[in-house]
Amino acid sequence: MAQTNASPPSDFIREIIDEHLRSDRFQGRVATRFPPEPNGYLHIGHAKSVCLNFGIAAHYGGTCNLRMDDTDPSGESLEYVESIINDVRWLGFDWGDRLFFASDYFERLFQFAVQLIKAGKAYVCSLSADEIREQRGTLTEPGKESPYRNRPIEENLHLFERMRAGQFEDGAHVLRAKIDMASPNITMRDPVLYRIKRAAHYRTGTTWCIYPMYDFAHCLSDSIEKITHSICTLEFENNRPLYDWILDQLNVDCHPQQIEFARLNLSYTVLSKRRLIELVTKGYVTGWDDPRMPTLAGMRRRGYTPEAIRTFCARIGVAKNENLVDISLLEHCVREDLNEQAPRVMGVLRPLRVVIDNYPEGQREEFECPNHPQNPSMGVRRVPFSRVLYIDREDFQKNPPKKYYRLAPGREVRLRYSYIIKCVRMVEDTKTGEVIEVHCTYDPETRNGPPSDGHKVDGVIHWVSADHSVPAEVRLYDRLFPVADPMTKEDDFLKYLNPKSLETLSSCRVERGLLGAGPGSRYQFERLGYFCVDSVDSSEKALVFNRIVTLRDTWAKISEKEKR
RNA sequence: UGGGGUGUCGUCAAGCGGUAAGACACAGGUCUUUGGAACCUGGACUCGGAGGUUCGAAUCCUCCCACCCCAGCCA
Repeated sequence: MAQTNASPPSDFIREIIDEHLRSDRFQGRVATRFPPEPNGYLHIGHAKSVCLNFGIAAHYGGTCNLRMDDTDPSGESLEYVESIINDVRWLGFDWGDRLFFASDYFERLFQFAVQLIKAGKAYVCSLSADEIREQRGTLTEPGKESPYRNRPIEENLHLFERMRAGQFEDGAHVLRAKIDMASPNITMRDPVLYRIKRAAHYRTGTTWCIYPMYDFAHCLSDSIEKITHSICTLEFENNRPLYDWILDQLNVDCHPQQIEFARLNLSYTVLSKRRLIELVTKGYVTGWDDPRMPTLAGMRRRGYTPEAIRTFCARIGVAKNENLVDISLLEHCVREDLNEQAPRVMGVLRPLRVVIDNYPEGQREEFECPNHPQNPSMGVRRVPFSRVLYIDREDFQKNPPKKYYRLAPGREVRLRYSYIIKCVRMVEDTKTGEVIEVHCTYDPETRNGPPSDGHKVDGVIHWVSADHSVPAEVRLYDRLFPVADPMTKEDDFLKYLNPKSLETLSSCRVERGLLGAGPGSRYQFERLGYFCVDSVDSSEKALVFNRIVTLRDTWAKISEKEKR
């Protein structure tokens, strides 16, 4: 079971469970379940629920089932089932042999429905969908009772069997619970329990043409699996009376407690399956696993670690408040984990040629560089140095602004793990004025320490040897939306898509040692951020890196402030 | 104007009648061959508002206000 180094979580749900344990409500058992509908990929919001459900099971020594809530064949598929299984496992959780499908319960659910009909608690209604809607009433007015409400039990039974047998058109009849059309809770106004739907189910094929609704299937699936705590999101609060009503009428031996918590909202992105599907199908992203997506598949490809996501889920807490969690917390958790795990390496994103004039042509030497300055056990690597190097364009300025202490004409800078160099000349493009090459001299004394006269050189920049580095493509990702809450913009959230959410740099140079880096492996490019070998597009011949997250950039803040 | 929920720092979130945890973000600083990391420091004179109970209230009571959810044969 996955471990998280965060402080032991406690929340109102665990308090409720503690109380149940004290009162022996469930004979000391704790059984939860994570019940996704396989009609889309899991996202970070689901991760919160996964961590909660599996976390609680682990905390109390109970169990957590993985259950596909596949009661509506339209939109569900095996691809989604497989992705969900893969994602939950990747997140670090284990459900043993307890992978279940609501669709496996179809026969039993049907029998429960028959039982309900026999008890006079459900009836076949032959109103159209429109008529049912019209008669449901409004928020302030009660609904009208269906003319079919008092059909004899035998007739209901017969009709329901015929519904199952496929003797009616889609929508001709539905099975409804007989509760209270005047209930102030609209959910209780004779809710539909079964509908006729001639759609092939990805698992049951055409065996069924009637399918149970969520309210009917969910509580009974929970009961069948002997779940004790059925944890769901706030929007199901109104459904709890129905959840309880169905289980009460059927007199089942296991009646779980439904508990609702607030779903996660994350700033600068969207976390609704419908919106994510839209981004995918309309081609705004390359797929469910596009590294910009808040899906687990996307985050995995981007390079986020499961540990970081689990820590994040622990830190955001669980409560009933509507929330919009700042994405910087997620990024913080990712940096925190990667800072410890990721080996350091040097890479130049936008190369600027640097010639060390006083370094002998054809000479080459190697520096031993620690893979992690704070963790010697991660070892060292040898990085070649020569007369011609590349540095990042950002690390040289013709007219340096205040407080800039990188390379500039006449200035000195430390090449990380190497010499101090001084800029003596620059070559500009005669037409554009762009600096295309910088000439420096190096001080051979400074290989392992300060200059002999002891003067300070503040700037440290990263570099690679021109002849001893390898090319790479690097993909820089920015938030998908420039506004904190694109959802408040409702229907036209697509208008707020950040057109610059992906920037591809194709002429980067990285240490040659990276050539053997396996897909998915993560590194810190010193001073830049954390990068991950793309698992889809990278190859031995053509390295492709995804920028997972930048390092905290104090200089960006300073220069931003200076500009103002 | 029915019902169900929720309101504590910019954002999350503890707090459960004894005098406002923590995290992220932010702002200062120390240190530093990553302007990284680490480490220090600062911040709610107050808990949606107003009354009330109490020696004492974010916690209990009353009223008010704001926001979210519900009128799919989706989940």
